[in-house]
Amino acid sequence: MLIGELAERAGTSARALRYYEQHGLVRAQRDPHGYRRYDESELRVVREIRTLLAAGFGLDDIRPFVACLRAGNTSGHVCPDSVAVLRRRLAEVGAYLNELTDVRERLRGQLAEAIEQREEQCPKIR
Amino acid sequence: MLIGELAERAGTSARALRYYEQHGLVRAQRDPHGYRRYDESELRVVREIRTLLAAGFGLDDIRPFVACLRAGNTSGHVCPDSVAVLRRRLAEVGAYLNELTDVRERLRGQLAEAIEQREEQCPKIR
DNA sequence: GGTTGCGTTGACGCCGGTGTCAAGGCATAC
DNA sequence: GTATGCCTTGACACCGGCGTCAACGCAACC
Repeated sequence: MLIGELAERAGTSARALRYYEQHGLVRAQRDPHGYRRYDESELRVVREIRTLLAAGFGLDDIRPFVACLRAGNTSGHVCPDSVAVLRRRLAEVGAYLNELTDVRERLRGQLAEAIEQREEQCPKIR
Repeated sequence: MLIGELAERAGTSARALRYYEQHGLVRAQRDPHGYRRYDESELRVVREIRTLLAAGFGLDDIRPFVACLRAGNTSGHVCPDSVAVLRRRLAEVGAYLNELTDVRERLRGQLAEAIEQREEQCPKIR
């Protein structure tokens, strides 16, 4: 499988795949022309990467998941290192959720206040 | 008031203040030496900027709030333009909260699965 | 006259995952 | 031969809110 095919099948770009390789996440053989050749198993790896990126992990965080997959596990998140990252990210997401919730409440308050004030200026139009 | 004093009183840096000015948010007079001179009212402006930045607004979004303050309002969020931005940001925050919540649930699921699988491998140690 | 301390402008760095362009190689099909 | 289409490496651009450094000016104090 060439890089273009892998990219399309994984729903990403050749550029991204080279970037992942550069950061030690994806592996490729080279054919006589210097083209990257991927076997089927890399498709799972790339999909794992994409899923985790979408969940807000950075490439460094994703490394243990890929290693876990390569070690023969059916999913990348069952190994101790992955679990540690998972826990950390879960805590981060939780904290950020709390922050965002606070922000939302403040925004709601300001919006309500603004509307209230406008009604004071134009009272009883009915 | 010089830039250093304003920065300290507003809890930010001189660099940031110059940046805000460059983007049309903060205004300064110049004294004979070319130093920026701020009057007291700029302190409120800068504090408004900081608060909104902390709530995830970009500098462009903050502009109407500053204009609202300059127009003599006691708070920056009571003007129509500010309210529009407020609504938009509120929607964004809501959407992001939903996304993050989904992410959290998936992470929780994976964590639970990983722990479950580990127990299968080391059953009944007691 | 020198040090210290405030200010000035300009410009590069950062973070992270890409898009995109340049300049090239090799192959297949016409 | 040449047009097309895959691939290669390398490098710059992006976003946004600054940090930070350079090189400088002016003032006050010793």
